[in-house]
Amino acid sequence: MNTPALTTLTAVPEGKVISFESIRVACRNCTLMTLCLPLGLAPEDVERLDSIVRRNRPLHRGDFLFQSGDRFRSLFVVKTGSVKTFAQSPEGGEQVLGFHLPGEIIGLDAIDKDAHVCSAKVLETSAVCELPFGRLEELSVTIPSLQHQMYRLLSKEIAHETEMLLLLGKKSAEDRLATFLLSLSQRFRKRGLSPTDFYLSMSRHEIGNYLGLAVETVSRLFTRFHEEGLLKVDRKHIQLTNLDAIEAMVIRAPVEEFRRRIS
Amino acid sequence: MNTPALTTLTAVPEGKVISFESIRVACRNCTLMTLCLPLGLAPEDVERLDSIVRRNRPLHRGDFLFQSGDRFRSLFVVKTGSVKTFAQSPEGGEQVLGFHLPGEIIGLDAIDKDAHVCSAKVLETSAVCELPFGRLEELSVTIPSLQHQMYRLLSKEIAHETEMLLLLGKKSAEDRLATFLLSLSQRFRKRGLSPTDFYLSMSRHEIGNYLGLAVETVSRLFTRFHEEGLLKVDRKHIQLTNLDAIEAMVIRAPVEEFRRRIS
DNA sequence: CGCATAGTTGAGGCTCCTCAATAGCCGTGG
DNA sequence: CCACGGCTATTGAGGAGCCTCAACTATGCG
Repeated sequence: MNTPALTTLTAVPEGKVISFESIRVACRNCTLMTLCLPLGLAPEDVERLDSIVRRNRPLHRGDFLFQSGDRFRSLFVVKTGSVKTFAQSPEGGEQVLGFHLPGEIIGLDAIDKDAHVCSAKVLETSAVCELPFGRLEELSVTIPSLQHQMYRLLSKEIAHETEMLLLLGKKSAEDRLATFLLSLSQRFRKRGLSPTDFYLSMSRHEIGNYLGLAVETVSRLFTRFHEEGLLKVDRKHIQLTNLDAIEAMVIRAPVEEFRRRIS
Repeated sequence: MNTPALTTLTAVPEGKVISFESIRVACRNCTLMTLCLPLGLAPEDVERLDSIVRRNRPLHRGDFLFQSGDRFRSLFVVKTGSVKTFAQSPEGGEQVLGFHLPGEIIGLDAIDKDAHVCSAKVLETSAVCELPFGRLEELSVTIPSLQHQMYRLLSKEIAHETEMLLLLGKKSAEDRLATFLLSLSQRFRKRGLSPTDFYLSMSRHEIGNYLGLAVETVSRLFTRFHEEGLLKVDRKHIQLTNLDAIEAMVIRAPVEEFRRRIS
């Protein structure tokens, strides 16, 4: 079941000899990074949690983690790369629900019905950990702090969705794209990656779908942001040259909204 | 702490003599209805859960269950009446996050930060149960099935928010109001109330705020739905005279959307 | 009865979508 | 090597939907 942990070693020079122990440690550390940051457990419990994690081999663009309707077995944690989740209609169209970056957990919405209610597709070559949920539940019975962290994790997801709800319900196209870029920036920063210089693994089409905007609108906004000096954009490569201004847009937006809606 | 359970007896004729036992049982049953439906526990565990529930005296329009920033202590379950949750800006404006009907739980988004991230205000005279979360967590350590139900509850909330996300991101004003009305209808039905004949406890302003629409748009839509024979509306009193047509609108909407967004 | 608030209705404008055409990128194959 | 088709992204013109502003009506409360 547990595939050996080569998934974390893409940066290792070819031909270099590596001990089995060093692989195990590297993988452990990677798992620690991605799981324990959100879960915040004590070291000895991390050990026990680690023992139930499955490390699958790397996935490639277009691979599915799961599809809507699949029986729910595991949560997934992105280690490297990115994954999109989406709901799909019988006709083959889709609605993007989220983009998931390293350290983020996928599948929390499937616990209730014991079946996945959306699909998860890999956007670029990615490493993903699998957490069998049954095992996780068993473990959380014996580790109260794990249980507490699970509650927090689920609660955080709810609070996050609430923010998205505000975004889509109230904000202009401009604010939506700014919020999206700022969110990416902050999530990259949290993972030690550059918050101002990154590649978008998703298409303009997917961004528009996610934000409730037409592709053309997204494209025009990128152009306008570029002209206004907020960022440099070359196809999928983004450089945020004026992060403050983008933050200001996002912060300011709700204030204006609220001013109009005084009851 | 535990206020006597007169909250559930509003229908009892004045002057009628009631034994203490009958009050206790009535209240227990009410709690059972509201809590165990979503939680789905075994009877003996329900007993234990019931023992930690606080039954507060009835609340009135404008009362707060909690305000944004308050320390998180308890979840709340609406027994009768209705409650709205909203985020507010320093300027005093607000953004409605949800309307909560009998049987529904409030406060799940506060677990993560151990503080409330939104405020909850009572819309009409309401009875609300309080579940001290610390006690609930302790209990869920000793009752694995309660833990499982808690996970399900939180997961269900995430899935629900996801649906709202689709609603606000993609649907027309017409579809939003139809979805809103259908949601109310289904939730009333689930609680044994009429799914086609009910009073709105919230203002047009609050509905518009919730759905991301201007008050005027909401008003115009009610008029149009009335003209089209979908419903009868007299101020806050709503009668859905063609529930099928409303369902058809909601179902059909995503299909058209998806057709346009084929990748 | 008068004021404040909630709700309705109309006119006009802005934002964003739709449709359509063009330009860039990439793999395939001549 | 370039040609070609397919796909993604960009840009422009026009239009639909919803918001804004404003006036008016209805309701409730002192």
